[in-house]
Amino acid sequence: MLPIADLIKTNCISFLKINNISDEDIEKIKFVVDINKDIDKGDMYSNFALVTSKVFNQKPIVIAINLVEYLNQQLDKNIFKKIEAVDAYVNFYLVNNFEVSKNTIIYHKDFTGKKIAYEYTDPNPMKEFHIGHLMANTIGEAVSRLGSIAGANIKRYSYQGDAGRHLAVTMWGLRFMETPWPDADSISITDKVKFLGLAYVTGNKKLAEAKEKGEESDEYKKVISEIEIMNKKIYDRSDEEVNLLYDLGREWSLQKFEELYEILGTKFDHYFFESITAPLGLEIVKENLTKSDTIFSHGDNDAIIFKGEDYGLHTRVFINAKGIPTYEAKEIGLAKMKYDLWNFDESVVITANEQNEVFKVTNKVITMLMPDIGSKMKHLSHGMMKLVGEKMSSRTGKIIAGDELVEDMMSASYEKMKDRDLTEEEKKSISCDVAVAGIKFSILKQNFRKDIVFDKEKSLSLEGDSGPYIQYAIVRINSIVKKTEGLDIVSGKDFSIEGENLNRTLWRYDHICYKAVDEFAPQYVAQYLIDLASRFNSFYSKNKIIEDEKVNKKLLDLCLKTRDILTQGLTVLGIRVVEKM
RNA sequence: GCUCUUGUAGUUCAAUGGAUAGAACUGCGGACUUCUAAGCCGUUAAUGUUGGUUCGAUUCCAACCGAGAGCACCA
Repeated sequence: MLPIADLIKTNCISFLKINNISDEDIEKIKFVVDINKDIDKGDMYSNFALVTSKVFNQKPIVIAINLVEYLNQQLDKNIFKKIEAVDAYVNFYLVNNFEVSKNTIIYHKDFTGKKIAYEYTDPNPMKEFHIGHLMANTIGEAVSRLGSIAGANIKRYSYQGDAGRHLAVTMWGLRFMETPWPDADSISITDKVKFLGLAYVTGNKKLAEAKEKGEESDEYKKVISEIEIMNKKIYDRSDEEVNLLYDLGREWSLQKFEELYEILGTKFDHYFFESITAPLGLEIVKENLTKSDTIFSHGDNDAIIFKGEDYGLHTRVFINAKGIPTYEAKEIGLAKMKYDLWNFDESVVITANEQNEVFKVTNKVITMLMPDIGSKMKHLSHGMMKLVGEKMSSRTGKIIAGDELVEDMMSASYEKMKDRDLTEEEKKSISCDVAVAGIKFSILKQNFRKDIVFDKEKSLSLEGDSGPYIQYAIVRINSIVKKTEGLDIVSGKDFSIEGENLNRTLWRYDHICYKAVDEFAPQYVAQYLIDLASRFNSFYSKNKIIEDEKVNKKLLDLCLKTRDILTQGLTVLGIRVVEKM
């Protein structure tokens, strides 16, 4: 709770006490002190009177009027300009001489001083980095930055699946490719990675075709067997030719990911790989198996399973019939490795919600095997990225590649800037940052727990509630500031209504950030920034900061404060600010 | 079939146990000899259905209808 809301709450509770309300009743009362959505009704409001109507046995409006009288005596007039009772609500108007701090830190008890590890993005080498990964990366970056402004000591990790059956499918799929293995120097990394993605899709297609003939058909059995053999070859590195192609393909993919992280503005502290977590996970599971009170058991085909049903969860395979550890066993290894690397106080893993059930199982198992690690694991899941109603699937190739989307957005942005007086280099760099802002903001402006329907055409328009809209407000301020250089500064007249509202909106930033931190909800910050930028644009259209070659100091200060908050806000969301556009 | 998530303007999203359910896009209509029009101003339009709890439900609960995800050797 932030100072002002806290101050109001404390005084409301004093009001209850002097009215002889019992401590038990006070305990039960849950009233709200929050920002007023409608700025015309004040800066903050409380529903105190509505909630306490019963214990006072009075009409809410009577309580509200009494409370206002009391608060007017108690609260500092230098902070509270006006307190009034309207329709049983109590509204607070603040003096609003708010000073912008350069780097807002919101101290939050769940974060301050804690070591928090964030794992997100998790693309798999030899498969395309698609907009689902973009979504996870965007959310993870914003959530980790929220942790950082809340006072936590944070690390960023990505876990990349360089072992497992998906790779076997890619490697097996190679034999059906019509184009040759693209290891010529003339071929770009992008095209090389695209080739691998296509091999994966081709492999899956062949697998699906075989499956259509029936799971008992000879063809399906043959295909499954071939893929399993390939999986084993990759796992134990027993085939030189496979090793060669695999190592090269893995390298290309990682290189491509690195390029994307640079564009997106993520810097990971460490990468974990399945090829390393797999043997460790296998070892931990096998060791537990030797114990008399082992939590694992033998399933069909001698697979090693965890019977989740005993705990209201799914039963899942940890080691498959061929003795290869699955995703589940690898998660155990990963948890141990993470903890050994950096003794975190909390480990947050961000994935799509299709993995919710698996994480319930693996977190349960980790807690049983390593209680002090398991109790610190938190799974944060986001909705799926859908393409206008359809599920995206990298298996079938029904995806939008991350880099292609960024490129398309860049062209759209570049097109808008083509007549500006900027160098070619500037245009390129700006259009890239604007493109990323557009993509990231469209993800962050909504509740990430729900699915996001992605409409590429609409996203390319770069208009309305968007990242570029906010960047544009900053650019306009930069432009004004530049024009003020060398001009006389005069103390101007009072704010117009637009200026007043803009000024009153600035103060809300800290409060919004606190809520965003508290609820892992970057969308609060995103929505706020739209509100702030929109108020700035209204202000801008009705007020002249520079008039007759003279700069109105009051208005210029307001612009500078607005720019600071917009910049801080975008930074928290992991979106870059541009100087010009 | 079982489990979980979800249903708000034509579309994509907000919000909330309580003040007139907010935006954006689209449509229609404006302003501008103006510091960047990726902008500003106005306008039409929505809580799936039926019950329940409550002083008050779009929000909580139940059922139904619709959508999505998961449910043993993929991740």
